[in-house]
Amino acid sequence: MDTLSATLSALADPTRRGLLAQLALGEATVGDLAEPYEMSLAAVSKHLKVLEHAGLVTRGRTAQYRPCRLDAKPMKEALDYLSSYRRFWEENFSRLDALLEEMKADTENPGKDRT
Amino acid sequence: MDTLSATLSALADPTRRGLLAQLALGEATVGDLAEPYEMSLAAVSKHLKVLEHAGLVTRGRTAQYRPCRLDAKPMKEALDYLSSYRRFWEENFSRLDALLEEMKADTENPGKDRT
DNA sequence: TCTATATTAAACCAATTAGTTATCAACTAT
DNA sequence: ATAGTTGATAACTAATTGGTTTAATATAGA
Repeated sequence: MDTLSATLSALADPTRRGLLAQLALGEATVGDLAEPYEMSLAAVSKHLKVLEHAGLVTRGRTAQYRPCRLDAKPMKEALDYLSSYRRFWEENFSRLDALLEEMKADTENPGKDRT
Repeated sequence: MDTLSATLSALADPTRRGLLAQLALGEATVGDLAEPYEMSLAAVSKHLKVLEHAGLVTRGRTAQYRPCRLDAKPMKEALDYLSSYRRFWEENFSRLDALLEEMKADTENPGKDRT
C-alpha cells in the first residue's frame, strides 16, 4: 500500500486518532494507552501496530515496556495532499465565485481595485 | 461513522483519490470517470457512492446521466485535524530539535544569534 | 528459580470492503 | 413500441478489519 493510503486509513479510525492524541502529550506505554479504552489490550496493541506500520508511531524498548511515541511526519504528506484541494473549498478561488465577488465589489465600491 | 472518519477512509483509496482528481478538472459522468480504470463500471459506481456518502461528491441528474461534481468541503475538516499536529513535524518546534539546532548554530557560527 | 508484569502472537469470528457478473430502471431516439 | 445507453442494484466471493480469548515471550524482582 502506498504511504498516503496507509496514513489516511490509519487515521480513519477514532480509536487510533485517540491514541495519537494521547501520544501528542508524550511518550506512553501500551498499557497507558489502552487504559482509557474498553477494548482489550491486544486490540489496542493491534491498533498501535497499524499506526506503527503507517510510520505514525515509533517505539522504544525499556525493560518489558515498549514505549510509543508520535511521529507526525507522515501527516505532512497527507496535509499536502489535502492542501492541493484547498481552492475547491475556499470558494473565493472558484471561477464563479471570483466572478460574483468581482461583481459584488463593483456594485459596492465602483471603480475600486481588486485586493 | 463520524464525518472525519468517513472523509479519511474515503480518501484512503487510490482509486477514489483518482476519481476526485478527475472531478477537480470538472463535472463528469460515471462513464467518463470509469473509463481510465480497468475495473467494472459497477465498481466505480460503488466508489462514487462512498465518496458521495462522505460528502466529497454530489450528483445531478440530466437525462440518463448522473453527473458528479467535487465537493471538497469535508476535506477542510480533515486538513484542520492534520494541522493540529503540525508542530510535531515542523521539527524546529520540538524541544530536542530546538536544542540540537541551537548547538549546531553555536558550532558553525559561534556567537551568532538564532534566526 | 519462580512469579508477576507488559506486550505480542495465534486462532478464531463477525462485519465490512472491493471486486465480479447479471439484472433492473430510467431515459433517448428511432 | 422498441432498442440502445447510462447507471444503480442484487447476489455472490475473497480478502481485510476489528474485535475476542488464550497462549507465548521478555523482563524485573523476590
